[in-house]
Amino acid sequence: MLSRPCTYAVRALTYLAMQPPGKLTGSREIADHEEIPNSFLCKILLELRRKRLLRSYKGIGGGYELALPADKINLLMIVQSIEGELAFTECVLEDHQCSDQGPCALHESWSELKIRFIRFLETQTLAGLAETRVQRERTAGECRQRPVQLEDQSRDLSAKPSL
Amino acid sequence: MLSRPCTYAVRALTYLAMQPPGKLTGSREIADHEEIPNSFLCKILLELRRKRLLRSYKGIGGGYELALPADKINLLMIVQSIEGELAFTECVLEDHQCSDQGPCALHESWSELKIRFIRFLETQTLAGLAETRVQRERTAGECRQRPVQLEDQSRDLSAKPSL
DNA sequence: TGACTAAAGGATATGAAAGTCCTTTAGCGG
DNA sequence: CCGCTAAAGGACTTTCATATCCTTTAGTCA
Repeated sequence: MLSRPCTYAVRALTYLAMQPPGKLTGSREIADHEEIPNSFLCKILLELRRKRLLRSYKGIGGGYELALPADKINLLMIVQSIEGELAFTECVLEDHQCSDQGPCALHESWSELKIRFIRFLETQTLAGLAETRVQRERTAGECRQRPVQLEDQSRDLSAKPSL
Repeated sequence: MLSRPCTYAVRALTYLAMQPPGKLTGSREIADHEEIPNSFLCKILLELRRKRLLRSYKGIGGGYELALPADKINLLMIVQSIEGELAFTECVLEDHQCSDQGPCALHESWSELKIRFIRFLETQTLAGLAETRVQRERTAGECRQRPVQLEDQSRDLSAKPSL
């Protein structure tokens, strides 16, 4: 449905949205928790930074943080950051002649569905995703060993560098 | 949205649905009209035959024909013939833990959208697609040179082999 | 300043999807 | 039976998304 880099981006940003405000998080930590290859993740984070969804900081205590409040970032923004603005422009049948003027046989009904999908992506914010995940992991923690993030969160909590 | 083989399958079957009933059409003719690499198309047609959407005939005058009436074949059948029955099972975020029991953060809202998409594919039949295309090409033909298919259709019309 | 850390960036490798090529099989017609 | 045709099938190549590796850049801290 979404490309691999896209889902990585969503997962990474959701993880960032779950961190305490002001905290910086390194790519390594994100990669470990979200099970994303780190070097690949770096390129995705770089792209998200270029699209102004992230800020990054080099050096000791450096890392990434959201450039906007989590409730101001929705999935459509993320997808378009990664896939480009032209995402969702092609039609189902990839008909080369397909446009709103000379559409393929599925054009109208497909367009309606496509718009629904875009609306769906727009309504899903990082804040919402993070909230859902925090709840899920809390209830999961009750019957499992114990959540893993707590350790890492507390370890890095002191690292709060300047801009 | 759909994989390349899938869109080729839909286009090829739609082309077959536009042919006069009982006529056999060779892969070459389909490939030329739909601008699909012929040897690649052959593999797709073979797969569609195995899934009983097509019948094929070898030798002179041979070719392919729909195994069912065009209004009995919908897009979902075609997609699942090519992609397998497991199509549309993964969730948006490809979360490995994602299931109806321990779902990812998007699971519910996504499921609803996915069902809509499947319904959409179910409602679109080859008969409908063919009808739309015939109409489109008729109106397009009025202001262009002339439709190309007529030649090839009349040429092969005599070839009506046995089962 | 020097040692260390983490992001940035380029160059390269891998694997799956897409596409090509060539041979085999089956059916038709003379 | 022979030659033609068209589908079936296997092996191979190409292309692209994904992933890895390694070097460079920029920052912190002592």
